[in-house]
Amino acid sequence: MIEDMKGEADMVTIKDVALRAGVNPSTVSRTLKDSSSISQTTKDKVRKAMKELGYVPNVAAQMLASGLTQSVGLVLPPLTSQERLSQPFFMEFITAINAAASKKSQTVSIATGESLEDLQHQVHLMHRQKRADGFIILYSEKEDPVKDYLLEHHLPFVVVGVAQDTSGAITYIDNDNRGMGRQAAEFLAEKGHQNILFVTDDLEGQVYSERYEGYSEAMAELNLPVYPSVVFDRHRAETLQDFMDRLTEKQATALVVIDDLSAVRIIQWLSFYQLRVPDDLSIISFNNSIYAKIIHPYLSSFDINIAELGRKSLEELLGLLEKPSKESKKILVPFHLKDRESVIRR
Amino acid sequence: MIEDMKGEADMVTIKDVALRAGVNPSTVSRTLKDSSSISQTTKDKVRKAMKELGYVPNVAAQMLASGLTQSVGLVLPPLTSQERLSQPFFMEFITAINAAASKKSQTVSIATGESLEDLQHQVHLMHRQKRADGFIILYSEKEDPVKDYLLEHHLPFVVVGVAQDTSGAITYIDNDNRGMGRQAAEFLAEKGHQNILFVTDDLEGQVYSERYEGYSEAMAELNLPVYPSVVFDRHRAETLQDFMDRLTEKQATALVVIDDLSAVRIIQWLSFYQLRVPDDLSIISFNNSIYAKIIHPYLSSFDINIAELGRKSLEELLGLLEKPSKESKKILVPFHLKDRESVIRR
DNA sequence: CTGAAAGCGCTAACAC
DNA sequence: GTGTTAGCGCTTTCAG
Repeated sequence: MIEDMKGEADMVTIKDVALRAGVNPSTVSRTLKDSSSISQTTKDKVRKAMKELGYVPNVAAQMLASGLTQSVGLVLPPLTSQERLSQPFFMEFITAINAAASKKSQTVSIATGESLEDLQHQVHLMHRQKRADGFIILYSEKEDPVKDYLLEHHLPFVVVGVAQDTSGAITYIDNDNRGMGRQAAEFLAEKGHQNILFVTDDLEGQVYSERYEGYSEAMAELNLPVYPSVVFDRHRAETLQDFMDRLTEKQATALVVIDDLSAVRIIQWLSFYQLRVPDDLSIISFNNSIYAKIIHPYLSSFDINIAELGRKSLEELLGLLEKPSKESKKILVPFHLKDRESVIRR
Repeated sequence: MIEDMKGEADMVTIKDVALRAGVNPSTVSRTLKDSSSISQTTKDKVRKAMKELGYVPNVAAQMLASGLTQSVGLVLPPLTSQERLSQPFFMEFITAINAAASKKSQTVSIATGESLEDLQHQVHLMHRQKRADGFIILYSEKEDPVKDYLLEHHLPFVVVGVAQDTSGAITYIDNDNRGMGRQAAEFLAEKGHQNILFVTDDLEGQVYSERYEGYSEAMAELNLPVYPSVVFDRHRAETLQDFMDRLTEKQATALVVIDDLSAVRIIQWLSFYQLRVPDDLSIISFNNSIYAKIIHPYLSSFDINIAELGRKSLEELLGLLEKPSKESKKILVPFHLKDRESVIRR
């Protein structure tokens, strides 16, 4: 598999290759970059020598000489709670981006911290120490020192999340949350549901807003009643009772729930009241995470295509690295509904 | 917060600092390493200049000159399933090790792959490209090309997981699985349980073996019946039925379950048979992950102290980096039982 | 199309 | 204690 040739041929340099191929080091360097100004014959010769010697470029030297690190910084959101960290999203994204990066011979360095200030500091260091050429921010907040810092220093970056600030010439990669909201409503309507409630744990989230908007639009178009969102937040006891009240008041037969984890908790909660999903109440949720497959009924949930999200963000960032753009850009990654057991025809 | 002084003082080098402090670049370099052969006064002078200029060392240059990368490679296990990736353990470990590393001004590079061969290749690259001085392997398998590669090339590394190969002068950092198994049994016994079953989803796992051993030992010492493990694997339908049979046959009142996720699934399964936890059956499980707090009853579960696991592995690796050791070493990280609602007195 | 040569920013002997 | 001086391995003008 890995060429190791005879024993410890450690630290083969460009010079060794040059010597063996009978060319100048600079020619080897150019071959490495597949420069168009090197003849095919020479390239072949050089590549052969590289292979024979098991040559691997020393990135430190490349960085120093070129000023490029060939690596991207991945900024995770502030890790407030264990719960946030436990969201499968992040690991999936990390592995996706890692895979994409290694295909482009880039590496990924991860910045984590407990606060936005922490993160800003990390990013500052990564930049100044030359550990990353550009950044991918894995969250989107209105007031974000990290974003400000990057903007101010003209460092290329993309944001994975809802576009907050379309003025700033920022590239956003996001799911089509509005589209999912629409489809959730349409899907349930098609199954004969009419009184459909939208449930979230937090009214502030941008992701929530977009999904709710999509739901409202679709409901209106279908001539079905559009209700305000109902909040289900296990940390606020009053919302739990209120949730039940709204359910009966509206005679809801289906719920659109902001994410799988909330859906699981809601199913639990409903069971205290002898309400069964999907028999008494259908539920559709978002993310198609492991939580969707943990509890019975398995959840019908929107797959948000994390791998594609990762691929696209890297692609966009690399694009920016090549030629910085002054334009704002918003990219939507397609989703698809994974229908399982939590929705039934009414 | 971050010193930026006047505008874009970008790329301040050691020379600029030297100039400003009126010393030689090498003196600056030594101050950076806090070398003992520089007088305190000069250090102060130099540090002042660094601060004023907002100097940040260029790691690429440091690497090239010193041959050290100041960064560690973190090797995740092959990502076979979404489920494996979704284990909160990995994210928690990543953040823990990141925090620990940044305190020691080290960075963490992550290697992921779909197979052990993939990973070996990644590790090879990381090494040859000089992206990591040493490695932390986040899994432990008997036949592991990654381990072999590292061993063969005399690269420092530590393994987080069960010691498989005590011959190889490898450092292992692990939880005290046997201790947890013991305590699980003792805890349940103390609560008046006698017929206690150990449940796992996989008889092959080393972690399982150790925990089961601990359980058996303790049970024997307590003069309680030691039963063979019972398998509950949702992918193998026959185990599910068998599981129920064993439960009634042994008249079990308590279960020790290999991890939180399995426990959640088991609770679900039991509810089909109108069996309630903890009223009909107490359950104690391992990992204290988010899954322990997702379902009612909240699970009594062993906290395996991931942060400490991360800290210790980094510490050990850095130790090896300073002076390679030819001795095998096994480090146990303490645990503690987080008692919640899934166990009651009988 | 290829070679020569000057660094990139820092470290590490070796002097003094 | 501090300065001098070679590089580390690679990129990149500039010649030819």
